[in-house]
Amino acid sequence: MFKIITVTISEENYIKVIYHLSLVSPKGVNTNAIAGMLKTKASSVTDMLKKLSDKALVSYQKYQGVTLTDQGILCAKMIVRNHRLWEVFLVEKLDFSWDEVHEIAEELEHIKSKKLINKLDAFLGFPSFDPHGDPIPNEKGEMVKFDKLLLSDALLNKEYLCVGVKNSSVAFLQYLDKQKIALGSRILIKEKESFDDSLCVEIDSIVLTLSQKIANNLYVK
Amino acid sequence: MFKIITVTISEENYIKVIYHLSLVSPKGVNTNAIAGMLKTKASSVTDMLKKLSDKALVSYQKYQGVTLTDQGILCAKMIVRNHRLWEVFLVEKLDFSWDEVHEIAEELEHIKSKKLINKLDAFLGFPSFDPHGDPIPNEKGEMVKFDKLLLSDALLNKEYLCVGVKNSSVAFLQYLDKQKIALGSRILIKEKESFDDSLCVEIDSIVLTLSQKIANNLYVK
DNA sequence: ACAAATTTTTAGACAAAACTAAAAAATATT
DNA sequence: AATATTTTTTAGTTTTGTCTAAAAATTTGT
Repeated sequence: MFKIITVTISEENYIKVIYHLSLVSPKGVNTNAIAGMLKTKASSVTDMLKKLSDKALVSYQKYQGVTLTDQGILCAKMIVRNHRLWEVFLVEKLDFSWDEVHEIAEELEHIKSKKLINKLDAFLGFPSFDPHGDPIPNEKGEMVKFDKLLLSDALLNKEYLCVGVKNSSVAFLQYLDKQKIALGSRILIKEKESFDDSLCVEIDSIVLTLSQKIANNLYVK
Repeated sequence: MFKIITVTISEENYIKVIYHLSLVSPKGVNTNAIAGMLKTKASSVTDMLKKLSDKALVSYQKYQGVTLTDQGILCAKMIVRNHRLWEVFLVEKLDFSWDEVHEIAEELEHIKSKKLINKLDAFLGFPSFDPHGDPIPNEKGEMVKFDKLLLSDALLNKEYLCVGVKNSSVAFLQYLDKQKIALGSRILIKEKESFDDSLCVEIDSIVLTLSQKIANNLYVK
């Protein structure tokens, strides 16, 4: 006997945040961490966790943090899939820049039609990555997991490929555009300055200096 | 001094329904009529009309029916614009059939980004009509208004062009597909049966009989 | 014109999702 | 181990949009 569970937009936003936080703290996500991400209060989070627990989307014991159930993980992956496919659409078809799409995709990700998202996927040619280099789950929730590392952890004098961003804030993405750094750029660390952890790098044959903060938010491989 | 008014999805749905009903009863729309369209109760409608009146989107006096203000009309037209542009996208780009798109467009029409909708418009080549033959307002709310009439009001032995549907229910649209009647089909009434008001018509050189109900829901010109 | 029927509004209640303030549990400090 | 701090939960409100039931206004019928 199956129960058809309906998930509200608000519930989806919680599920999505718990999913992303779980990747960092798989043992259980803190109430406060969720509240911080959703710009809400811890007490609101507690209320919602009870509701999501009733719907079997999370497993939750008071004071013990929360994890997603298998059903919750699938739900989260479908939201992420929607979000990233819409981002590809906005950039590739509607000619948005990569720093503009996140906000709009936050709304589009909640449109409820499996058929729509699968047709969109086909229309886009079944892309594997979104404009920020993040992998797109397929209809079953499967996604490629590839070995990327932060530029700040990369080795000297070895050529890497820029493959993604950790932080996708408008300011950071616009900075990258200004410096002509894009996904696919070749990048080589010529020098590490131990005083401030800044890097002297060569990107597509242009030499420039990147701060530690930049290096901490850029993925390479 | 401008006040930035934010409109919720629920408010948008009321505005849209009032807009459509206004085309039939421009003197003022009844509370019950709105309730019927939104599948809600008259008391809920009264509550909402007060709210919309406070926001200056409708002009409302109790017991007197409601009309949209200029601001309300513009708001309604933007929702209609969104709805119809998304319908074109779904049919032309994602290969949906015309009977499937209404429901999905009901959700997509509430995505709030002027830039998105204008870029979508450009991507689609600034279409003037949606897949059901309804005109699409431009960015300023202007739309072509062309002289169509119901097939039931058309004359004998005169060739018309099928240009739109009044009722866009799934059942009706699928019936039209089955009979190979599409927008742009040539249609000529060969005989009117006065007993049941059914019509003997020739459509793209195929002869068939259409009931009064069909003739009352098909626009020609 | 007046009674009957219909429509619309008011009043009071409820569910969802948020909030504040205070209590309880867990963690950290000395 | 006892205390202090932080985190989490509970309890009680608020807002939005809905509902039911009853009252008020309008329209209809004779």
